[in-house]
Amino acid sequence: MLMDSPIKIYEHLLHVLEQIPRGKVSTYIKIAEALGDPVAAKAVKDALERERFAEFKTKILESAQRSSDAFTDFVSDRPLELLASYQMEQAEQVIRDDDFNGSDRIAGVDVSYQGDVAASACVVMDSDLEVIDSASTVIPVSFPYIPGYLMFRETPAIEAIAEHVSGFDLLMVNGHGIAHPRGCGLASYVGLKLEQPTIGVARTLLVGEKEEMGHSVKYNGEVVAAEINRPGHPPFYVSTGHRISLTSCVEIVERMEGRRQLPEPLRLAHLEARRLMREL
DNA sequence: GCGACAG
DNA sequence: ATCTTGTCGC
Repeated sequence: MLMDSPIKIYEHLLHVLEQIPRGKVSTYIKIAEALGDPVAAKAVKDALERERFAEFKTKILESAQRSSDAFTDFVSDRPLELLASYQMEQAEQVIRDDDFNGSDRIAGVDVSYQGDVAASACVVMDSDLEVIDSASTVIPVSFPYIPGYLMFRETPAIEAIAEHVSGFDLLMVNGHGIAHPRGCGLASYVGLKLEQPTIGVARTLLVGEKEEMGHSVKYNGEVVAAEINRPGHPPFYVSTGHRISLTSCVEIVERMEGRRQLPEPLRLAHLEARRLMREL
Protein backbone atom coordinates (compact mmCIF):
# COMPACT_ATOMS: atom_id res chain seq x y z
CA MET A 1 0.00 0.00 0.00
CA LEU A 2 1.18 3.50 -0.75
CA MET A 3 1.21 6.05 2.02
CA ASP A 4 2.51 9.08 0.14
CA SER A 5 0.06 11.50 1.77
CA PRO A 6 -1.04 11.28 5.40
CA ILE A 7 -4.67 10.35 6.10
CA LYS A 8 -6.75 13.40 6.97
CA ILE A 9 -8.63 11.69 9.77
CA TYR A 10 -10.44 14.81 11.00
CA GLU A 11 -11.91 15.39 7.56
CA HIS A 12 -13.20 11.84 7.55
CA LEU A 13 -14.72 12.45 10.96
CA LEU A 14 -16.40 15.61 9.74
CA HIS A 15 -17.79 13.75 6.76
CA VAL A 16 -19.24 11.08 9.04
CA LEU A 17 -20.71 13.57 11.53
CA GLU A 18 -22.45 15.49 8.77
CA GLN A 19 -24.32 12.34 7.80
CA ILE A 20 -26.26 12.23 11.06
CA PRO A 21 -29.77 13.40 10.06
CA ARG A 22 -31.18 16.52 11.66
CA GLY A 23 -32.94 15.59 14.89
CA LYS A 24 -31.19 12.24 15.14
CA VAL A 25 -28.27 11.15 17.31
CA SER A 26 -25.52 8.51 17.30
CA THR A 27 -22.84 7.20 19.65
CA TYR A 28 -19.07 7.50 19.89
CA ILE A 29 -18.73 3.78 19.20
CA LYS A 30 -20.88 3.87 16.07
CA ILE A 31 -18.96 6.83 14.72
CA ALA A 32 -15.64 5.16 15.51
CA GLU A 33 -16.84 2.02 13.73
CA ALA A 34 -17.70 4.14 10.72
CA LEU A 35 -14.12 5.42 10.78
CA GLY A 36 -12.95 1.83 10.73
CA ASP A 37 -12.19 0.82 14.33
CA PRO A 38 -14.30 1.04 17.50
CA VAL A 39 -11.14 1.52 19.55
CA ALA A 40 -11.23 5.13 18.38
CA ALA A 41 -14.39 5.89 20.37
CA LYS A 42 -12.55 7.95 22.96
CA ALA A 43 -10.71 9.83 20.25
CA VAL A 44 -14.09 10.72 18.73
CA LYS A 45 -15.21 12.01 22.10
CA ASP A 46 -12.02 14.05 22.45
CA ALA A 47 -12.50 15.54 19.00
CA LEU A 48 -16.05 16.63 19.78
CA GLU A 49 -14.72 18.53 22.78
CA ARG A 50 -12.88 20.74 20.35
CA GLU A 51 -14.18 23.94 18.84
CA ARG A 52 -14.11 22.59 15.31
CA PHE A 53 -16.67 19.88 16.03
CA ALA A 54 -18.56 21.44 18.95
CA GLU A 55 -21.73 21.87 16.90
CA PHE A 56 -22.05 18.10 16.50
CA LYS A 57 -21.86 17.27 20.14
CA THR A 58 -25.62 17.49 20.56
CA LYS A 59 -25.86 14.59 18.15
CA ILE A 60 -24.33 12.19 20.66
CA LEU A 61 -26.44 9.97 22.90
CA GLU A 62 -25.91 10.14 26.62
CA SER A 63 -23.82 7.14 27.58
CA ALA A 64 -26.49 5.88 29.96
CA GLN A 65 -29.06 5.79 27.18
CA ARG A 66 -29.66 2.75 25.08
CA SER A 67 -28.04 3.01 21.70
CA SER A 68 -30.50 0.83 19.81
CA ASP A 69 -31.91 3.86 18.05
CA ALA A 70 -28.55 5.44 17.28
CA PHE A 71 -27.97 6.42 13.68
CA THR A 72 -25.52 3.94 12.21
CA ASP A 73 -26.03 3.98 8.46
CA PHE A 74 -22.83 5.86 7.67
CA VAL A 75 -21.07 5.91 4.32
CA SER A 76 -17.35 6.07 4.94
CA ASP A 77 -13.99 5.10 3.48
CA ARG A 78 -13.18 3.57 6.86
CA PRO A 79 -9.72 5.18 7.04
CA LEU A 80 -8.63 3.32 10.17
CA GLU A 81 -9.08 0.00 8.39
CA LEU A 82 -6.77 1.30 5.72
CA LEU A 83 -4.21 2.36 8.29
CA ALA A 84 -4.45 -0.97 10.09
CA SER A 85 -3.74 -2.92 6.92
CA TYR A 86 -0.85 -0.57 6.23
CA GLN A 87 0.57 -1.47 9.64
CA MET A 88 0.28 -5.17 8.86
CA GLU A 89 2.24 -4.62 5.68
CA GLN A 90 4.90 -2.66 7.50
CA ALA A 91 5.16 -5.36 10.15
CA GLU A 92 6.48 -7.74 7.51
CA GLN A 93 9.38 -5.38 6.82
CA VAL A 94 10.50 -5.26 10.44
CA ILE A 95 13.78 -7.04 11.17
CA ARG A 96 13.72 -8.67 14.58
CA ASP A 97 17.35 -9.74 14.67
CA ASP A 98 20.53 -7.82 15.38
CA ASP A 99 21.49 -5.80 12.33
CA PHE A 100 23.65 -2.96 13.54
CA ASN A 101 27.38 -2.29 13.83
CA GLY A 102 28.18 -0.48 17.06
CA SER A 103 26.10 0.42 20.08
CA ASP A 104 28.23 3.17 21.58
CA ARG A 105 26.01 6.03 20.63
CA ILE A 106 22.49 5.58 21.93
CA ALA A 107 19.80 8.15 21.21
CA GLY A 108 16.44 8.70 22.87
CA VAL A 109 13.46 10.63 21.47
CA ASP A 110 10.32 11.88 23.11
CA VAL A 111 7.42 14.13 22.25
CA SER A 112 5.41 16.54 24.38
CA TYR A 113 2.00 17.89 23.41
CA GLN A 114 -0.12 20.95 23.88
CA GLY A 115 -3.24 21.01 21.79
CA ASP A 116 -2.30 20.75 18.12
CA VAL A 117 1.37 21.37 18.71
CA ALA A 118 4.11 18.88 19.46
CA ALA A 119 7.59 19.52 20.85
CA SER A 120 10.07 16.74 20.14
CA ALA A 121 13.54 16.25 21.54
CA CYS A 122 16.35 13.83 20.76
CA VAL A 123 19.37 13.20 22.98
CA VAL A 124 22.42 11.16 22.00
CA MET A 125 24.62 9.65 24.70
CA ASP A 126 27.74 7.51 24.79
CA SER A 127 28.43 4.40 26.84
CA ASP A 128 29.45 6.53 29.81
CA LEU A 129 26.05 8.21 29.83
CA GLU A 130 27.59 11.47 28.64
CA VAL A 131 25.52 13.61 26.31
CA ILE A 132 27.13 13.80 22.88
CA ASP A 133 24.46 15.77 21.08
CA SER A 134 20.88 16.90 21.40
CA ALA A 135 18.25 18.86 19.52
CA SER A 136 14.61 19.80 19.79
CA THR A 137 11.93 21.39 17.68
CA VAL A 138 8.24 22.22 17.44
CA ILE A 139 5.84 20.85 14.82
CA PRO A 140 2.04 20.82 14.36
CA VAL A 141 0.13 17.57 14.90
CA SER A 142 -2.79 16.46 12.76
CA PHE A 143 -3.67 13.03 14.09
CA PRO A 144 -5.33 12.15 17.42
CA TYR A 145 -4.13 9.59 19.91
CA ILE A 146 -5.85 6.29 19.18
CA PRO A 147 -4.60 3.12 20.91
CA GLY A 148 -2.77 1.08 18.29
CA TYR A 149 -2.37 4.04 15.92
CA LEU A 150 0.16 6.11 17.86
CA MET A 151 2.60 6.00 14.96
CA PHE A 152 0.39 8.22 12.83
CA ARG A 153 0.38 10.87 15.53
CA GLU A 154 3.96 10.81 16.66
CA THR A 155 6.19 9.72 13.79
CA PRO A 156 6.22 13.12 12.02
CA ALA A 157 7.53 14.85 15.14
CA ILE A 158 10.17 12.16 15.67
CA GLU A 159 11.35 12.29 12.07
CA ALA A 160 11.54 16.07 12.28
CA ILE A 161 14.07 16.01 15.09
CA ALA A 162 15.97 12.75 14.56
CA GLU A 163 17.46 14.22 11.39
CA HIS A 164 18.95 17.15 13.28
CA VAL A 165 21.11 15.08 15.54
CA SER A 166 24.57 13.70 14.79
CA GLY A 167 24.94 10.03 13.98
CA PHE A 168 23.77 7.51 16.53
CA ASP A 169 23.98 3.74 16.44
CA LEU A 170 20.63 3.05 17.97
CA LEU A 171 17.44 4.94 18.81
CA MET A 172 15.20 4.36 21.80
CA VAL A 173 11.56 5.36 21.34
CA ASN A 174 8.83 5.91 23.91
CA GLY A 175 6.29 3.33 22.80
CA HIS A 176 6.17 -0.31 21.78
CA GLY A 177 7.98 -1.92 18.88
CA ILE A 178 6.59 -5.29 17.78
CA ALA A 179 4.55 -5.64 20.98
CA HIS A 180 1.61 -4.27 19.06
CA PRO A 181 -1.77 -5.66 17.89
CA ARG A 182 -0.53 -5.75 14.29
CA GLY A 183 3.15 -6.26 14.99
CA CYS A 184 4.24 -2.75 14.14
CA GLY A 185 4.20 -0.17 16.91
CA LEU A 186 5.68 3.32 16.88
CA ALA A 187 9.24 2.20 17.59
CA SER A 188 9.20 -0.29 14.72
CA TYR A 189 7.72 2.17 12.28
CA VAL A 190 10.23 4.87 13.19
CA GLY A 191 12.98 2.32 12.61
CA LEU A 192 11.62 1.51 9.16
CA LYS A 193 11.23 5.14 8.16
CA LEU A 194 14.62 6.28 9.44
CA GLU A 195 16.25 3.01 8.36
CA GLN A 196 17.83 2.82 11.79
CA PRO A 197 17.88 0.22 14.57
CA THR A 198 15.27 1.12 17.20
CA ILE A 199 14.21 -0.10 20.64
CA GLY A 200 10.69 0.29 21.98
CA VAL A 201 10.31 1.31 25.62
CA ALA A 202 6.90 1.64 27.26
CA ARG A 203 5.51 2.00 30.76
CA THR A 204 2.50 -0.23 30.20
CA LEU A 205 1.56 -3.04 27.83
CA LEU A 206 -0.72 -2.49 24.86
CA VAL A 207 -1.01 -6.21 24.10
CA GLY A 208 0.36 -9.44 25.54
CA GLU A 209 0.76 -10.86 29.01
CA LYS A 210 3.76 -11.49 31.17
CA GLU A 211 4.47 -15.14 31.77
CA GLU A 212 3.91 -16.45 35.29
CA MET A 213 7.61 -17.08 35.69
CA GLY A 214 10.30 -14.88 34.20
CA HIS A 215 10.07 -11.55 32.45
CA SER A 216 8.89 -12.52 28.97
CA VAL A 217 5.72 -11.00 27.57
CA LYS A 218 3.83 -13.27 25.18
CA TYR A 219 1.29 -12.31 22.56
CA ASN A 220 -0.26 -14.79 20.13
CA GLY A 221 2.11 -17.45 21.36
CA GLU A 222 5.33 -15.55 20.79
CA VAL A 223 7.61 -13.51 23.01
CA VAL A 224 7.25 -9.88 21.96
CA ALA A 225 8.65 -7.95 24.91
CA ALA A 226 10.52 -8.18 28.19
CA GLU A 227 9.57 -6.68 31.51
CA ILE A 228 12.32 -4.65 33.12
CA ASN A 229 12.33 -4.28 36.87
CA ARG A 230 14.22 -1.63 38.76
CA PRO A 231 14.10 -1.70 42.55
CA GLY A 232 11.95 1.08 43.88
CA HIS A 233 10.28 1.76 40.55
CA PRO A 234 7.29 0.38 38.69
CA PRO A 235 8.26 -2.03 35.88
CA PHE A 236 8.43 -1.03 32.23
CA TYR A 237 8.59 -2.98 28.98
CA VAL A 238 11.11 -3.27 26.19
CA SER A 239 10.51 -4.63 22.71
CA THR A 240 12.24 -4.95 19.38
CA GLY A 241 11.72 -1.86 17.28
CA HIS A 242 13.72 -2.65 14.15
CA ARG A 243 17.01 -4.38 13.35
CA ILE A 244 17.68 -5.58 16.89
CA SER A 245 16.89 -8.69 18.91
CA LEU A 246 14.95 -8.57 22.15
CA THR A 247 18.01 -9.87 23.99
CA SER A 248 20.08 -6.94 22.76
CA CYS A 249 17.26 -4.52 23.57
CA VAL A 250 17.33 -5.61 27.19
CA GLU A 251 21.12 -5.52 27.31
CA ILE A 252 21.35 -1.98 25.96
CA VAL A 253 18.46 -0.62 27.99
CA GLU A 254 20.02 -1.94 31.18
CA ARG A 255 23.35 -0.45 30.20
CA MET A 256 21.80 2.98 29.66
CA GLU A 257 19.93 2.81 32.90
CA GLY A 258 20.67 5.60 35.30
CA ARG A 259 19.21 5.35 38.75
CA ARG A 260 15.77 6.24 37.47
CA GLN A 261 12.97 4.20 36.01
CA LEU A 262 13.56 4.90 32.34
CA PRO A 263 16.84 4.77 30.40
CA GLU A 264 18.78 8.06 30.55
CA PRO A 265 18.48 9.05 26.87
CA LEU A 266 14.69 8.78 27.11
CA ARG A 267 14.52 10.55 30.44
CA LEU A 268 16.57 13.47 29.16
CA ALA A 269 14.65 13.64 25.89
CA HIS A 270 11.44 13.72 27.88
CA LEU A 271 12.68 16.56 30.08
CA GLU A 272 13.86 18.56 27.08
CA ALA A 273 10.65 18.09 25.12
CA ARG A 274 8.61 19.25 28.10
CA ARG A 275 10.90 22.19 28.76
CA LEU A 276 10.59 23.36 25.17
CA MET A 277 6.82 22.98 25.19
CA ARG A 278 6.32 24.84 28.43
CA GLU A 279 8.37 27.81 27.39
CA LEU A 280 6.10 28.47 24.43
C1' DG B 1 -21.97 -6.59 34.46
C1' DC B 2 -18.19 -6.19 30.95
C1' DG B 3 -14.17 -3.70 29.65
C1' DA B 4 -10.64 -0.52 30.94
C1' DC B 5 -6.22 0.44 25.45
C1' DA B 6 1.56 2.76 24.01
C1' DG B 7 1.67 8.39 24.12
C1' DA C 1 -0.02 12.93 26.56
C1' DT C 2 -2.42 16.89 29.48
C1' DC C 3 -5.28 19.35 33.21
C1' DT C 4 -2.84 20.51 38.57
C1' DT C 5 -0.77 22.20 45.04
C1' DG C 6 0.56 20.62 48.45
C1' DT C 7 2.53 17.02 50.69
C1' DC C 8 4.72 12.71 52.27
C1' DG C 9 9.15 10.37 52.21
C1' DC C 10 13.95 9.13 50.97
